[in-house]
Amino acid sequence: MPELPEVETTRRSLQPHVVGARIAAVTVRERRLRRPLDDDFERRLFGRQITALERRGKYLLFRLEDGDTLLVHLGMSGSLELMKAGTPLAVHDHVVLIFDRDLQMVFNDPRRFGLMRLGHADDFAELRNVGRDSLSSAPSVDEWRGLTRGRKLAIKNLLMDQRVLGGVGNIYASEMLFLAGVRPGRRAATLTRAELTRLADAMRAVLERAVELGGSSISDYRDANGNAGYFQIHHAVYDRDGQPCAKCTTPIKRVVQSGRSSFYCPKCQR
DNA sequence: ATATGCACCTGTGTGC
DNA sequence: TGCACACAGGTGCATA
Repeated sequence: MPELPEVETTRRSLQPHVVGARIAAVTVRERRLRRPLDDDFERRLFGRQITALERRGKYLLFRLEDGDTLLVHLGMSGSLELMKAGTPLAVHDHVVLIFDRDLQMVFNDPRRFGLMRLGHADDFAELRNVGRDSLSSAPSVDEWRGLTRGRKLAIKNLLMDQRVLGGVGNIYASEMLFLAGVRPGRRAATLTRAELTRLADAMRAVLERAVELGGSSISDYRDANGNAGYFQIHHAVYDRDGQPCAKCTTPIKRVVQSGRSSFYCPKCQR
């Protein structure tokens, strides 16, 4: 479910409550996530204080006082929610951290594609596959030339390749390509300098606006305090196939690309 | 090296 | 109502 704007919204809503908090209890109800939770997960977290909360692409990093890190990925359907300690748990609430301040943080994930993992500092195999952050260090036009040179894959697939760019997923890839006027199926190497310029601008505009609006709440995404995001109201193409393009009224098309839905305006995007 | 297809899960919506 | 099927914000591995 969550892409960069949703993960960043979760981070911002958690940060003031969890940084400085000490973990007073850990409850695990389901260890089978994307990979099984380590046997010593609870023991290693117990009693530790959170010193910072960072984000890289779609990953959250809870820094602990002694140099360890709790790495969290929300997968397709994961969420982190804060609530009063002792609040009864719901279905798919898999992991609960109770803090020293009448507060608990619950990891809920129906599909269990999410990840929770303890390790030292940034020493995670998962992070080695995450490239530059698409919000805080988006590529310049010249860098885009290098990233696309010789690449035969579709530009949308390149945008979603986390090794190239951390944070862009299926919704925001379609949205930024609409804003840039580029079809999702265009081979990356064929984009002109003008198109790459528009794409670089569109990436910043879409991601910044989405974060301002708290991400996209399509079915049930909420931030850590239970608040919905509002960027879905501004989706120009995502999940709007058949509806008129806001710019030219041509019906939006849906195509399947590498097994994922892509949405675009056949007239505005070339 | 590069690109694609599928598996991993549960829930929801649609059509018969 | 029941059932089958398609599809959903992601990633990793196997295969050409």
